[in-house]
Amino acid sequence: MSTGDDPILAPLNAGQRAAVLHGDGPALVVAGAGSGKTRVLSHRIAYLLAHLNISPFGLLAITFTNKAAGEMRERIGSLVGPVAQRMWISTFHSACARILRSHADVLGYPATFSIYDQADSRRLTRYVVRDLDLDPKRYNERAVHAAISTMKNQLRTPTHAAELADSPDGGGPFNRDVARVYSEYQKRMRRAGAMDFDDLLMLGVELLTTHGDVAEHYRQRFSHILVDEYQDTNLAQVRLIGLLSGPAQNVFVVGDSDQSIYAFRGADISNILEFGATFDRASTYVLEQNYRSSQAILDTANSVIRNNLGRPPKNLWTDQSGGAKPIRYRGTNEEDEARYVCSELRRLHGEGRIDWSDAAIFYRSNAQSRVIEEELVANDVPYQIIGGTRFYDRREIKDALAFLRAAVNPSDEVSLKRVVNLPARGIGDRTIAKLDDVAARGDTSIAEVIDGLESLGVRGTARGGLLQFRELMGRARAQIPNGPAAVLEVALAESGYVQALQDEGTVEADGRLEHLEELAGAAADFEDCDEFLEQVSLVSDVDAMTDASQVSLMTLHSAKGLEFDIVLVTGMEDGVFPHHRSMTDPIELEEERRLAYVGITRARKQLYLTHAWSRLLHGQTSYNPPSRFIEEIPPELIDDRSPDTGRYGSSWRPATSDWGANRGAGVRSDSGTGPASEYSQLDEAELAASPQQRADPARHDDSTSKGRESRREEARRRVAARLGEPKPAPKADLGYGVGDDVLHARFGAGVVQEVRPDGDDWEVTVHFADIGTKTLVASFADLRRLRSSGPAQTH
DNA sequence: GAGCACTGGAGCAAA
DNA sequence: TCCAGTGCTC
Repeated sequence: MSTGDDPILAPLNAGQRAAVLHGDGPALVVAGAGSGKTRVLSHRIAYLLAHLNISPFGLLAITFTNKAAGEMRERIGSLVGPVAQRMWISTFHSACARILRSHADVLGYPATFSIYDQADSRRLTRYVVRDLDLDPKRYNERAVHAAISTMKNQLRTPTHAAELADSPDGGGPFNRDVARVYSEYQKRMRRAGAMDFDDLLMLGVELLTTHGDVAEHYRQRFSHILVDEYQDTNLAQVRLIGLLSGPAQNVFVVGDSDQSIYAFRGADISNILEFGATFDRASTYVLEQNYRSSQAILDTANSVIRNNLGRPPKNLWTDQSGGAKPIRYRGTNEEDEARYVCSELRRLHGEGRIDWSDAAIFYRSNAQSRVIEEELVANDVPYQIIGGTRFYDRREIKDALAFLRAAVNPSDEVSLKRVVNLPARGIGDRTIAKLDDVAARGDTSIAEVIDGLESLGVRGTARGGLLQFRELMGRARAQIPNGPAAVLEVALAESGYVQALQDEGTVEADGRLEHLEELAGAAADFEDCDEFLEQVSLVSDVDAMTDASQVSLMTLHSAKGLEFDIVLVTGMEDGVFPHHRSMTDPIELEEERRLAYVGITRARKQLYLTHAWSRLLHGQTSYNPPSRFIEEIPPELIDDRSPDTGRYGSSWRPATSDWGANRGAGVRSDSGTGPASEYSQLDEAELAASPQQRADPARHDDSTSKGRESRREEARRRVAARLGEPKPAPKADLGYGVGDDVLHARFGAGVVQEVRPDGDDWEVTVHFADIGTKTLVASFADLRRLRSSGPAQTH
């Protein structure tokens, strides 16, 4: 076939083209990071439409986020024109929601079923635990709901779960109780006409398994199924693909086992590794040329990921040789790290080398974003946060949506309970409990109990409140034909919710009112309430991302599938990343490593890996060694810009090699701290300073001007005001305290973790670079303080 | 009995 | 930070 000027085939390399031209039957495209897998997917679709004349209605394309779906639709549109608008391109969850809306009745759900997010699901879990008289401490909703979620992802029904829990090796009473909660939870979900995220998949499978006619309908319809990010599918999703694909098995999947990072929500990496076993006669195409990153970045990525065992060999290469080495920086603490990140961004921007939108800052968990945010605010760097507390997680937004859901689906227990006393109208816990009780006995919903209120022994304020609420919801419901904006308007205005916020008159309340207006604006774009609710329930974090000129902040998980010129991965410390909960399990640790690989491979031109000597997280200061993932990168691949490089190594080990060789002698003179022998000298001036001053990291920075200094100080102050001033480390009478670097004659350098009084003496716990943590008696140990935690002093 | 203010505990990633 | 639980007041 001549491909010379075909816009669909011409831009592809040989490997990509082979995949796009794949014939019938299942195909797996193993696509390394940056190898153009989205391109293959969209060109494959364009090829099916334009060259093979497949109907756009015959295609089902699954992407990982709605944003990715929109982008793919656009790309296909540019290749084949407006037919792209009519294709099913969506996430698994959206596709299932759509199918289930049409057939919910056969499963005993209303077509207007509510979709519960995690918070709603946990709330219901809590109700169930309480109602089953289980100890809410032992059976905390978080853990119990996570267990239920896992079972659902493995397509385990409540009956199945109960049988398993009863079997001899079923895990004892705890699992039996969890199985009970699961069963009751599922009953309540059905009674509430609600599905959680896992239900969308599990009930989708159930629908297609138990109703052959429905399955046949979709099999007839979809001649081709295409799936992106296949390495992150779970059992339910693979089953869905199997059920939706007819005997032809035209299943075309794309993925990279090295980027599988969602095991915690049921994703199973073996789905991609054993694709051939699930779908016979599968063809495999391998894409190894990376078009995104420089050689320096790829080398870094490869040096990390090769530490994972049992991965299929892969040889990612690029013809963009060279490139800037990844930069490593170790901050004094998390604020110093944030300052560095911010100052680098300002420098690059100031030199005209980047637009703000070219850069992204990644972190392992959302809690890490705040410090960085403060610093960006203080320095007028525009940014957007992806994820974290999403717009739709805000209280007032959840309240408003609960009003809407309760109007659309009166059975919805969680939503109704949320708004029944909003704003306060005298309906307290006792009244709710009474309604609950009546509902449970009659196996009906609370809404129906309220409908029959007159026959109940509820009187006084509660009775009045319930009558008022019933009337309110009646009026709201009457607006459903007029669309979600109308329902929200009536519910929020006539309930007095808006009035209550206005009366409050605080800045915070004003903010909430603004959010509600924003929500009303979004709702006005929809005519159908269900459609609107589904939309807002299934938006992903990255869906909200804009391409405005802003630096993007997000978790490493959210970063999957994105790319930036400049990527800064922060918090590269053992215990933070890899997360401490993952460090003891080799399987989980490998997943963390894949997450590191994902982060690194997002960068096109310049990668930064930063970490901090000490970190205040969750109200606790910890001293984490540099991430093992950093240590896995050969030193010669990295440009270490840590202020005290060469002191005793990049980590807690004494420097054994001249790994700063690429920067030559500049390493030391840059830091401006003099030769190594001085490091062990006690700094009298510093000892004399107050703990407060000593704890002040701003002083440690030796490269800043006065102006920036004061801005930093300002930012630091505000952070401190919000967190409560960090407690200065107790100095005992030892000349060193928690957080200080100390030297032991035999054990070498270490960091003091804890100091406890021990009679007349002190017991000191020290983490040593070479031998790990030891607890010593101070008078025998003869520890000598090296310096305070942090780079050298400037005065 | 309902509603408020305060305290204490826990905290990973997300459709 | 957020959340739930608790004690106090009306």
